[in-house]
Amino acid sequence: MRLLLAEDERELSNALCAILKHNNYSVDAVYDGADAWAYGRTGDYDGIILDIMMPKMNGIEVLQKLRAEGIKSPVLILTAKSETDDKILGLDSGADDYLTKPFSMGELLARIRAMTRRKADFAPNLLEMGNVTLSRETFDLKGPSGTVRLSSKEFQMLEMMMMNRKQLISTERFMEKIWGYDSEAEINVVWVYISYLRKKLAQIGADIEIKATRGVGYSLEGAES
Amino acid sequence: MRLLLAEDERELSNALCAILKHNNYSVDAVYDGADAWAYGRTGDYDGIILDIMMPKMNGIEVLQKLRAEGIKSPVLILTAKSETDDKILGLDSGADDYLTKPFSMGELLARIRAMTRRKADFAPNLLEMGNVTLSRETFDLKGPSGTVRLSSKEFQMLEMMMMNRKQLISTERFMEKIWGYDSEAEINVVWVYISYLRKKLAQIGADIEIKATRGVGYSLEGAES
DNA sequence: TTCTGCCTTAAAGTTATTTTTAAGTTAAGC
DNA sequence: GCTTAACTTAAAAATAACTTTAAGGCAGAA
Repeated sequence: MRLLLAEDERELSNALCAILKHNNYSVDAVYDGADAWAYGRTGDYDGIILDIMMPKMNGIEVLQKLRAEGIKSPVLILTAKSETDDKILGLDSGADDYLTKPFSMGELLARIRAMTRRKADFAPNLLEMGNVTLSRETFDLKGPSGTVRLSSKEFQMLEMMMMNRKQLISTERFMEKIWGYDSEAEINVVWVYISYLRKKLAQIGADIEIKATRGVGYSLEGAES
Repeated sequence: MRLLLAEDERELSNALCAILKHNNYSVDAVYDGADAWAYGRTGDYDGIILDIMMPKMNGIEVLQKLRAEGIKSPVLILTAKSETDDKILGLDSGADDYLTKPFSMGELLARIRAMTRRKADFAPNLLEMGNVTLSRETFDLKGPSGTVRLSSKEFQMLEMMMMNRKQLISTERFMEKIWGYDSEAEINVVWVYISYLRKKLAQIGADIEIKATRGVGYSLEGAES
């Protein structure tokens, strides 16, 4: 699940960022409105958290530009107590929810879950392919000869492949979607995880396999379905 | 995928150029605004990367002239930290994205991919001719008696021919488009790949073939369609 | 604290792709 | 018909891409 966090107070941003990552989100943090717009318009996010008061361009403006561009990512607006009128403006501009500072971390997480749920509802929470199933709730990967639990990163990689059956997904795209644009990680973490997943798929007796196409990417192949 | 890189710092330019080529782009490098304008106005590029501070003419000016001329190639602006106000100006002038120096190579590549994606969406992702199909998603070449997966270079060559049906494409044009202007490779790699493709086309039972016209080039011929 | 599991890097091994080499074959011009 | 340049193809050589194992770091759980 990819989130964009646009908040100019560094300290708050860092704290939020850390906690969100702990909760299995991939977070890109930006610190002004112009960056929020530039990142948000890629349409790559499952949720966008926008502070209203920001340098360069304020949150409402960013939101309006995003909606004008046709970006449908759900948006949660953060407002200070004194700017409560902006809430209304924000909701009118196409925000999905708002939160007044100061807020509790628990509340923010709950709102984010609620906001992204609608989208998630469309997706089944049990992915199937061939003779294996992958649960979005428990991260359990089940096959004819057993069940293993995937780690967060393993899950995200396999989920991406199961949702894009037989399509090639490049190493770079995995990095973008799971690790985030500006990750420091070396490209070969992806290779390592592919290796882990293959081992686990073999372990549970899966009839599908991860195929590499050199210089292009990976895809799930095998059983028809 | 053809890119124009306009950046006056030689060292940075060379580094970027090398990495971009590494990622399967054909890159033309120019080192001042006047050249950027001269090359860019041909409209031949799938993406243009413009530094703002350049001799002769600055990036914003180049961008404005290109847009005024009706050139629609997506443009990514590079700015130094101190010129952040130019971001806004750039976006207003019709840039599709911007990036602040210093930036990570991964981020640049991601932005370029996002920027050129929209254009790619217009292209069908299944090319057909005669009794064969070529998938842009999986690089699979399918015919009546089987399916084979093409390598990156094989794919690019066949894609070019399928998009320019029955037109002759010269060896030099293949080299330019796929290997890039200043490739070190000998001209006969093209011949070798033509040979590979013929073998694969035969293998899947294709009713189309690659025909050579001496001194001129190659073209796909066979079934009407 | 110690233990455990996850994430990441490093490094050595393996394999496919890319490029070059080289030994034919074919067509065009004389 | 002879010559030459253009192409074809097979196979060797070079390179880059991927695979896997191992090991260190770090955070949360016990």
